[in-house]
Amino acid sequence: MNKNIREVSELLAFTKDPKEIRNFFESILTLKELKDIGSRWELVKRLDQGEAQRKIARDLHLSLCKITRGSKELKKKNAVLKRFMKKLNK
Amino acid sequence: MNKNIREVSELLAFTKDPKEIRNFFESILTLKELKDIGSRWELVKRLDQGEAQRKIARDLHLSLCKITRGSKELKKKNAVLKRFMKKLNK
DNA sequence: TTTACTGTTACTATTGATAGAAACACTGTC
DNA sequence: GACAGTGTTTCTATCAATAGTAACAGTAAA
Repeated sequence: MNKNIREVSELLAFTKDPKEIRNFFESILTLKELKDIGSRWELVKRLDQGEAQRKIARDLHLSLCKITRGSKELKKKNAVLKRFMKKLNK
Repeated sequence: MNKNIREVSELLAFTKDPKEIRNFFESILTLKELKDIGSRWELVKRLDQGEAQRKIARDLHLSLCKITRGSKELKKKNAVLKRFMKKLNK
């Protein structure tokens, strides 16, 4: 249900404490999801820095198919991921 | 990597626009994950309202094993999920 | 006690996700 | 041309997640 994702997004937008958000993720996500999402975030950061896909694959134990997905997201103009990484570097 | 989840949590804590957060989720999560997380959120809400597990299972097409997981999370004292649902009802 | 609801746990067959490899196209360098 | 490095796509065997079912324990009411 898309409505639920919207609801969660709103709740998170109201939450200013990072720890509270992390706790929420650890409650609502499975261990595998936490791991997957973590490595996917690492993936887009490395792609953004221009690291070679095959090196990333080795480092993060990801297959190339997965990596292509991340690189496609990054190529979209005004992608929210780029904005987030910009925030990160400040 | 746990560091990445912390990083994402911090970025989300700085983000006040719910739409921006939803866009982020739709970029970083797979369709399956979006669906799963949505129905899991729906699950904990229904559990919190005292709905019978078997009814939820039928409605959301979840197996009972999954539901027990959600109910365990809810039983934890000071669970962040309860706080989030409290926010929701305001 | 019997019946009919609960929640929880365990089992299994099946489905879906994915790593790893291979192949292809492209680019630049020697 | 030959070679070495890119990214991308496809295929398949393997592994993990899960629905569905059944079984068990507890509770409450008839």
